Amino acid sequence: MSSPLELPDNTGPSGESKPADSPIEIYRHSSAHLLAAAVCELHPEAQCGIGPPTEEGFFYDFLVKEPFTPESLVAVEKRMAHIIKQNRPIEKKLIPKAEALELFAAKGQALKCELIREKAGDVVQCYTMGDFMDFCLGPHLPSTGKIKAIKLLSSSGSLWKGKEGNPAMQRIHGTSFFTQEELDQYLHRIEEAKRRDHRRLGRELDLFSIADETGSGLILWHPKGGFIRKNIEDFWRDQHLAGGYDLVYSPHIAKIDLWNTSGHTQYYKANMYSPIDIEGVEYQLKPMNCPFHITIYNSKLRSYRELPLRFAELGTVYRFERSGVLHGLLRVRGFTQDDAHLFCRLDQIDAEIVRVLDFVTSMLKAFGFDRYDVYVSTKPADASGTDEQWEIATAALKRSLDERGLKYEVDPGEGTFYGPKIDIKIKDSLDRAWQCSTIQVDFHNPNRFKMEYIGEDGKAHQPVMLHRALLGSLERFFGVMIEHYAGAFPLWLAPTQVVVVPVSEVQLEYAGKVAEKLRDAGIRVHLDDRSERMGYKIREAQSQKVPYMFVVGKAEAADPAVNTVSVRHRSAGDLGSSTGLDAWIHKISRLSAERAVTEGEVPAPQPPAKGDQPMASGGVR
RNA sequence: GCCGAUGUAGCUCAGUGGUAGAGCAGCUGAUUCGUAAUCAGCAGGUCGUGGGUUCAAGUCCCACCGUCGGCUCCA
Repeated sequence: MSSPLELPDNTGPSGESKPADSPIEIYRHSSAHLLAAAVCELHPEAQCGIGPPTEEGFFYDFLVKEPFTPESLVAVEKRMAHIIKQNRPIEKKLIPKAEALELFAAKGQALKCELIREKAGDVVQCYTMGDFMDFCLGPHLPSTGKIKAIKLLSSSGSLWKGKEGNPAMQRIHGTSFFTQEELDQYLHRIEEAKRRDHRRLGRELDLFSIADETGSGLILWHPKGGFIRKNIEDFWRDQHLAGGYDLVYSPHIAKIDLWNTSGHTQYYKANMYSPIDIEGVEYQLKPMNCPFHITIYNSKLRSYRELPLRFAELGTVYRFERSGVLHGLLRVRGFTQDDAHLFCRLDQIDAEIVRVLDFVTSMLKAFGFDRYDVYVSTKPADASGTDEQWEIATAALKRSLDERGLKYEVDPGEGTFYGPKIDIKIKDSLDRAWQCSTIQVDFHNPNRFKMEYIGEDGKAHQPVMLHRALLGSLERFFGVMIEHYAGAFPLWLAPTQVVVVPVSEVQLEYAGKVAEKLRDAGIRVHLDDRSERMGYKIREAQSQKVPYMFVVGKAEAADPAVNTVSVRHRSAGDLGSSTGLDAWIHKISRLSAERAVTEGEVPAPQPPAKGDQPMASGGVR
């Protein structure tokens, strides 16, 4: 993106230079001012809050009597266009504090006065845009005419300074770009995201639902979603067994004493449900799986020879989430973690972390994700353990990331109560990041649970523990997958892989034989034998995102060997008529077994294999 | 939880105080069709739930429930 701003004035009120904003941030910051100017001119009673640029645009908070309506936003947009056309200069003003306070008070901007009192020095830096003035460090564009493409997106509630109890404000979100083309692209991307919304696709493809009768944040997996989950789980288990893990299972509730020992009742209370009374003893619905795996570890005396021990479980946990944050499959109250706990000696943790990193990346790749953002989260305010332990653990995580050449950012204070963690946010096809994988070091629980192993020296030692989830939770991962693939799952996951469509009733028998051959080859096939037109059946198979449609009509049904079909692929369309069924069966079986994830799965048409006719090999991957 | 919006058939939605509607999906029948919607008929609703106002409430008022968008991000 090219910037219309050549030399931004980055200096603050005392002449110091502030960290440089990127050109688009400056542009959007000025866009936010433009919004505020328009709002103030249309609603003179409005008080301005803050208005920063954001990742994808900007917002501005206003204290107004009446919330904004879509119509009033249109009016604001119109006013903004007017101000752009006027090409008002945006000018920096340095004003003595007392005078600034008077100026803003005269404009009825009590919130700005509050900010000035809190943040400004003796000299207050402001930017003007005609009569509109804002307390602001800038920098800004030289004039409003530089803003070429801007759009208001929504309005919503927010709280002054984001604090509960503070006055409720109205936030207007918008975005702006250097060119109209970029804005159009962005708006198109929003539409595309809507089209891929997993809640909508979940209903349309009959994958899952959430029912009022069962409760918010609790997922009902329908047969098709359940089938995909089964495939994911089977693959996951196979990979874990091959990767040196043991599979374990644990119950959904446990005596509250277990959670007292682990410290969950102390540190994690806010996310836990109320205890359940069972014959006078309190039981707790599990928010995590770790105490169970630890208890399995502790069930007998362990030797250093056994370590590292790796216990894996698809464990369903329940966590309290405030009603307002629930969101489809992505934020729920009951979910199944693809969890594992590794128990090892202190000198083994680097190798184990690296091993997990390799496992994560290969697992994500298998599902079509190979781009991610990596974060290392450090000690939070309310944490267990000594600074020294945290330092050792954090350093181990960073070392392993360095060893694998994975770039990361530090997320200060975002670790769990028992240790620091690596979070991996996967990027989907629309470039959105989703928090799924996590790797956490834990010195806390081995101590709490008095875990031991007998070392070479014959003495008891305390193991170190790693928590990790690769996919995160099956619910969230499924939601991300739905959006990533827009519901068009890779062949190996698709509930139905092929729909056989007879052109007319006359070919029903032949179509049945084709379906049987596919079924015998282990391909998930559905014969659409309804009394409908072919176009109707194709349309339905398309909207259900079935990878392949095998169309059989008069021409195909003439083949006594039942080896001729016409093939249509959900994204490539018609792949030609009268091609060889056996070759397709072979191809689909192979792509499915290979768990191919890209549309490279689309093979070129081939003639049917008939004795003297040579098999074409072109186009076969 | 808080702010705002919203809740009518399985889905998408119309219905601004006076007899609950459409399209799609479903069911029945006719049709047998060459790459994204064949035709006809039938059925489908305690208008989120509970109160209230009114001669009369899907519609107005109140409460509750659910859903959607937002609630860290320097002036």
